[in-house]
Order: sequence, then structure tokens, then C-alpha cells
Amino acid sequence: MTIEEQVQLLARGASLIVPENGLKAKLEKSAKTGKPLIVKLGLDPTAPDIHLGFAVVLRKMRQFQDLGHRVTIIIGDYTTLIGDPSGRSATRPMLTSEQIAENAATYVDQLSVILDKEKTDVRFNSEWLGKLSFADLVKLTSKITVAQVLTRDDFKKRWDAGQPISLHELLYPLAQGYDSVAIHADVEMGGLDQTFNILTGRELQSDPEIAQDPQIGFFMPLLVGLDGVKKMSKSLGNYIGIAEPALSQYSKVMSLADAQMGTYFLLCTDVPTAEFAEILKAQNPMEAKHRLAWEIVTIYHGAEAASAASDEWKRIHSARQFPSDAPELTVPENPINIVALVRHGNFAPSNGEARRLIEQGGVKLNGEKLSDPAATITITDGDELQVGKKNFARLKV
RNA sequence: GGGUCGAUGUCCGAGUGGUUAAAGGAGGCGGUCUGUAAAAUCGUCGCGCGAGCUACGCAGGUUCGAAUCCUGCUCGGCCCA
Repeated sequence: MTIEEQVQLLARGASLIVPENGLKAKLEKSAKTGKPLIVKLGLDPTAPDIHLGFAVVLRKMRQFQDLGHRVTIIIGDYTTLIGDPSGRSATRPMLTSEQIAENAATYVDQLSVILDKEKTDVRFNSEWLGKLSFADLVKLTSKITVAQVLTRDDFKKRWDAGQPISLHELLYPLAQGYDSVAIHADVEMGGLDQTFNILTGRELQSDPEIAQDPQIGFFMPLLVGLDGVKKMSKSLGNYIGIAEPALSQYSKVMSLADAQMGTYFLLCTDVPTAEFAEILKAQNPMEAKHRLAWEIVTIYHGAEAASAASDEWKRIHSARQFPSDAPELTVPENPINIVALVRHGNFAPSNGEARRLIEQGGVKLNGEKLSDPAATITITDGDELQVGKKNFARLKV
């Protein structure tokens, strides 16, 4: 593959590369020297569930690996003490070191689903940040001005809105930038919310005293979540986890708004741009969405599982039938009050909620609505219980 | 250190002594509709079967009655030093 083609492949889906021609220069340098590029990604070990939004970045790094380059994952065990303010309107809570260790282990595990383990290094930034003396730190802080930090969008917003900014948060970009220095990063990956942090890395690397070839910033768009508005994130609950069961992933993709399909094709699948553009134009939205769901599930579960998930989804939603693999729920007593049954299956957080579901016709037994919360019913083995749209259980006495 | 303003339900936000489990919005959930979704539309959203209980930063107090008044505290914004 020529350098030009590589650039094209890598740039697919990227929202921004800084500097613009930097990627080409880096690739040329690597080809000439025979040294693989070091592609850096910093992770806050806070939320160890990898979802499709995060996978966007990981999959891009996998492309780098497939072209012969190396990935360095930096677990921000030290920076977590600070708490990255990016995209947060409020100061993050600090984690204990046990939590950090636990989360980091989970991360490494999940990362290997997408990344090539052979070409991935994992480092903890306490390794170098923990060694800095106060004098070192002060020296580092002298390389950047308060005004620079305060131009950063999220700080600026908080400042303008009169929200608190702790002094320690201002140090975060420096710490992250120093990570790049420590590992001689060539490329740093991130979402656009990482712009400032990544550019700070460039700034430090090009400082005369450090004199490294500054990394390029490689920005991937933030994937919009299931709600179609906010970025996909675990805390917002609008995510599709890469470890989720095939059917669950499939269903979630199907529940996307039609308008989001193009973005998902681009960022979450390998379907060539021209091809999915054609699909979106030619097929009706549901067909296109089935294709999208199939492509995505295939990446994480294989084609066979994806097809099975597809069939199952159609059974449930198009034919409105009971899912074949509904979890079994053993009834604690028989006959049983409906509210107790719904609660027993954990389908409602409180009795009042359960009653409401029942009264509003959200609970079905063998396809028939049960609308009297006071009723007591007799269960037969194999009875099919549905609560709301998504919860199913096959009852066992 | 001083002054001043603020803290309300998942979030935003109204409410300055009584019909306030707390307007309105966002959001969630359920029903209907539908080719998936969206949209639309109807309903619902503290806990409790209920009597009732618990809730407006925290702790006390005034009052027949407090989210609303008073005192102290905690946290935060702004201004002054």
C-alpha cells in the first residue's frame, strides 16, 4: 500500500488531524527509518465498559497496527488523581487506588477484543508522573500560561458560567502532555474534546529542552448515542457495549433514529463509504438498518451470530412473537400476585412502579394483558411473561 | 479575613408561612399508531395495598402550620482585602 493510500485509509472517519499534513509526514518517516509509529491513547480508568463510541477510536488504532505500527495505552492511574475535566461540567470524584487497579485490569482485558495484543503496550502514567519532584512540576507549569489553559473550551464555559474550577484541574493537560513526552508518542488519539490536552503534548514535545518530534493529534468524532443527541457514554445509559449479547446489540442498533445510520456505517463498520451511501439511498430505512445492525454485530460476534440475532429480532418485532431464548424465571410461589411476580423478576424498581406497569397494560402473560394489579394468577410451567417492550421471561414453577 | 448572593425532585427550574408530594420544561417508563426508529397521541413518574411515611444542602429553633421566617454549620459563585 502506498503512503498515499495509507493516509486515505487512516483518515476515513477522522474528524480532524493536526497538523493537516502531519500524518503523511509521520508515515513517510516511519517507512524511511523502519521504525513503527507509536500511537498513544490515554485512558482514565474510571468506566471499564467499552462501548461502540469508544470502539470508534480503538478500531482506528487497530488500523494503525495492521499497517505495522504500535499502540501504547496509557492507563491514567496518576492523572485520575486529578480527574480529567474534559467535557465535564462538574469536578470529578476521585477514585481509590483499589478501584483504579481493578478498573485498569478490566480495561486491558476488553481492549484486546479490538486491538492486536502483540502490538500493544500498556503503561501506567504513575511510572513517570510519580517521579516528578515539585521543582519538576513547577518547571513544567512554566511552559504554559494561564490564559492558554483558560481558552480551553470547557474551562472557558465553566468560567463564564461562574462554575467552580479547581486549580488542580488546570494541571491535567500538562500531565497528559507529559505522558506523550515520556513515551515519545508519534500520534495521539482522542475525541475532539481532547483537543487541548493533545495539543499541549505537542507543545511540550517541541519545547527546546525536550526536543522531540511532536506528535500529531488524531481526532475521531464522538459517536452520538442511542438518544440521537448526546454522545454515547456509559453514564448516560445511551450506549451499545461491545461485550453485550448479539441480540441486545442488534436491537439497540435497530432503535437508532434513521438519520444516524450514515454516521454509524462510517464509524462503526468497515463497509466502504460508496457502498453504504448506495444502501442508504436505495433501500428503505428498515432494510438499511438491518444491514447496519448485522454489520456491527458481525464485528463483535461473527456473521453467524449476527444472522441469528437478525432472525430473532424479526420474530419478536415484526412477527411479535415471544423470543426463543427468553431467560427462565422461577416463580417463588404459585399462585402468585402479579405485582410480586413483576418485582420478583426485577422488572420494576418498586411496587408502585410495578402496579403502574400493570395498570397501563405493560404486562402480558402468554400474550394477554394483565391489567389488575390485585389479581393473583396461577402459573403453568413454560408460561411466557412480557413486561414492557423489552423484558421477557419464561416462567418456571 | 470581610461583604454579598445562592443550594429545590433524575436534570433544569418555579415557588418567599397554610388546598405544595411541590408549577413548567427536559428526560424516563407504559399504551396506541407504525415498515424499525422517529414523530404523533394518551397515560404515568418519592415509598407504601392502605392508614400513612419521608422529602426542598446539614443541624437546631420560631409557629397551630415552614421549601418558605430565625440561628449555626457545610459547600459554591461574585466583589473587596
